[in-house]
Amino acid sequence: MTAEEIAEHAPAYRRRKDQRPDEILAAGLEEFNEHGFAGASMARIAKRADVSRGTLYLYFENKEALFLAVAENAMSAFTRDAAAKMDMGDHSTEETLRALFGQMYAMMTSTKNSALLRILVSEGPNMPDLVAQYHARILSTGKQLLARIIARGVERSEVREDAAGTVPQLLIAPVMFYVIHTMVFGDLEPLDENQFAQSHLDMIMRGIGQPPCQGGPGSQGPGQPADT
Amino acid sequence: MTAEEIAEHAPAYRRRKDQRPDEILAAGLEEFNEHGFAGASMARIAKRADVSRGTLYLYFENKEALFLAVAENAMSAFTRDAAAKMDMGDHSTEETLRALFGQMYAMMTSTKNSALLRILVSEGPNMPDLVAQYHARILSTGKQLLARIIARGVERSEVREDAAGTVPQLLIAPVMFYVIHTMVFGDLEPLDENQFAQSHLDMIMRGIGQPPCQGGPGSQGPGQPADT
DNA sequence: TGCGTTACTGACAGTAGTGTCAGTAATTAG
DNA sequence: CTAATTACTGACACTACTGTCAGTAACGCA
Repeated sequence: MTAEEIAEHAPAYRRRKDQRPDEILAAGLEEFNEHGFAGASMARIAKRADVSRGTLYLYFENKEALFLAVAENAMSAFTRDAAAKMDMGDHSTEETLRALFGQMYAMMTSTKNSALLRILVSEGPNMPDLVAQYHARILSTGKQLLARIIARGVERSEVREDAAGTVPQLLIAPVMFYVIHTMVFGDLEPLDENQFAQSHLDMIMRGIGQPPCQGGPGSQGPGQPADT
Repeated sequence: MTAEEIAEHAPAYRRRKDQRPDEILAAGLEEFNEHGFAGASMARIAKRADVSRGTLYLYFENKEALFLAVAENAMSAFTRDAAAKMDMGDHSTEETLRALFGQMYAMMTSTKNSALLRILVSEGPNMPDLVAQYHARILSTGKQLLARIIARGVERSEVREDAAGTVPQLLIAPVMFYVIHTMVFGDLEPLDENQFAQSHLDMIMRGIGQPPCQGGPGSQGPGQPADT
């Protein structure tokens, strides 16, 4: 069978109207993540999505519309995933935070979400409404969640009363640090995710928890960190 | 005196061979900060530096060379400033850290240094040698400094012994968070620098310091944070 | 199998921006 | 004041990319 005969039976392309948008969005996220908005090339996005340049314009009006759709898609994926997992049952504050931070590290480690963060840092100055969206839908939601956990911890006397004055962002700062560090310096100096997360939780719990000797009934401070 | 007569006596431009490079670098930093490498326009940089487009190419070979010079310049300014201030005299660990963090917040708040950070996040994937430079000259220096402070604190029993196992990056994570948050969300939700820094220090000292009741002689934990 | 619909392609025009260079004018020296 | 030097300018050629659209071929349906 010659190459031409094969070519005759294998169509040059498939019509896949409903898969295209998602594939293009995924390709766009990669491209925008690596090159930023201005540096991204529609030709490369098309190649990544395995379509021709023209096809992009069938599904998105222009480069900016595609970019905004990429960001919107990433944000809604984030909130969907997050909402699915945050049940915050009747566990101790430490367990709740451990679970929460575990989720955060896991989520932010996914390339999709770290790409979203990079895009925000890079394009923020030129896309104020995108920044506002992210702030409203992700940051302030997270901040409220943290505030609720702390308040509940105070009620249960698992958390020092004056911890309510702590800036809640301080609790998740290490997560952002970890993501950015990994994104930028991951090749040069990879951080051990588990060790970092464990240190993070220990520090937080010492920072907001009851002092180990005078306070709560059971035991509050995390004691010695897990060995190694 | 007509406009033409004025024009005749006021030259259209001045020859300022030795000021140009710095002015162009400053203009470039602004531009790259706002638009990233690809999005930056040599025309706008020229306008910002108050020269013609052609002049840029008298002092820098091309856009990439200018970009690298901008980054190099920002990095060496950073290390110069930092080196000048870090004396770490014979103060307590807490005082040393307070001074250190104070410097860090002050330095990173300057647009020049936050711009450097943004550039690194944005262009990192395409400029691995720049990333390596920053890592070697700034990050690992800072990390070593922190490690030394902690080690000294342990010697003086101002710091828990097992704190040596703490990932040192954890201590400065809030600084990076603060910078990025301010850069991206500063308009929407400004953070109070002093309050944030104070909370940061308190959390760190509780995290690595001796427990307040059983441990050190004088007093170690920062006690209650300053009111409000 | 043949026909109509439409998802898809790739060549094209238009544009924005880089890097060049011959010329101009500010400055210095004589 | 004149001449020589050179910092500086702005028009030009070139490139790379965006967005368009007429045509093509894959697929559903008879």
